[in-house]
Amino acid sequence: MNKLIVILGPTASGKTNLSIKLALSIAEGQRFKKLGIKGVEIISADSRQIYKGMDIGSGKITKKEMRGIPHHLLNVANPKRKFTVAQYQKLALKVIKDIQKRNKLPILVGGTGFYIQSVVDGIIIPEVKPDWKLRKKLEKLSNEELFEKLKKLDPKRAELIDRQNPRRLIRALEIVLTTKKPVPELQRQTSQFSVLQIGIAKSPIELKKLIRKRLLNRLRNQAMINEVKKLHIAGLSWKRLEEFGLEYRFVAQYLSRLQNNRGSSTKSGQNKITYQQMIDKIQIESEHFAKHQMTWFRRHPAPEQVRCGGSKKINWLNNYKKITQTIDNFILK
RNA sequence: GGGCGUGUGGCUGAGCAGCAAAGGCAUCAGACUGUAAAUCUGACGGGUUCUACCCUUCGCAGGUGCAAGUCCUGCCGCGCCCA
Repeated sequence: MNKLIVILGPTASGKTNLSIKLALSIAEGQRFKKLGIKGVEIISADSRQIYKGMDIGSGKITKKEMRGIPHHLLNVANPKRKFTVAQYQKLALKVIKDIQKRNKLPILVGGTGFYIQSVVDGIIIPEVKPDWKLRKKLEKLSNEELFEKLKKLDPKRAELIDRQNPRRLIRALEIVLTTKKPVPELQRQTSQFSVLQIGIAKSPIELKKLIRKRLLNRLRNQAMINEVKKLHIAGLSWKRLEEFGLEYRFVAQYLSRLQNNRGSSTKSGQNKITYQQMIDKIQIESEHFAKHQMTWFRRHPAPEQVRCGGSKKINWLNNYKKITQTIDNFILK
């Protein structure tokens, strides 16, 4: 059996809840047992839940909420270090295959489109590890300089690249400079799995409300604040915390302000905000994030993937019954 | 009542007499080959024959100028100070 179910959707759409509900119902379903499915395991596809210590802000499921369903790829990375898609892809593929080998059904749950794509589409990521020294050097160059450099070394890649995005330019150069070869054309490994993708459909208005509710909940009893404080004390700089975005970014901005105010001289250059500004920022940025996620999902899988694979398109559904029916059809087929 | 100041697009905020009017925010759309909650882009007064043209805008009403958001007068709203 090489079936894989994917549950995806924008932030606050209720992926975690749904996944547990589904997992329990599948695990207990007699019909599935007859097919030899011995259970369900969940793999997270979330670029923040992957890190240890980032729980509340990332909306990580608790042990209790798991209801005995095994979960993978939570807390496997140290937030001090940068974790990347390529690492995720390797881990995820391994775990999924392992689950399948044990005759269990893997459910991939998350909102990080790129991570999901890396396993569903099986994109082949160039085997060039980030070279932070090189990157630091390249970061000093302007976009134009980076682009000219790339154009000279790999005109083909230069043609398609976003010439205003330093991160893309630097990575392309990194590949070219370390392999001495042009950036390989994007390839996908053809279907390793039989995939069913389910997207949780929510209107923007619903989503806004859900985000609001969730945010207030996270802030209750200082929970969110304490988590970020703890991370900072554990050695994560404010700058590093800002990189994580949303809750982590704005709570860090808020906290660093408090810290600076205590000292007589205020350090300049840091973003500093009040508690209310923090709340507003997290809210609005989360809404942006949800939209951003939807833009990604809208074009994944790419049309040519749908054409040849057929099964990879995302089924956008909004009620539980339809979802279970779709899953039944997929599994029993 | 007197003095000073202020009124700009959904908000904020620039604006030299030649601007459909900087920037920021919000909004909308999009990119995405090892940071993806990251990083980056475009549109954003209205209309069309849309690399160009037309129309309507800068509290309101007049005035001066070839030309006014930009100068002058009056009115209205807001702010601070004196009373």
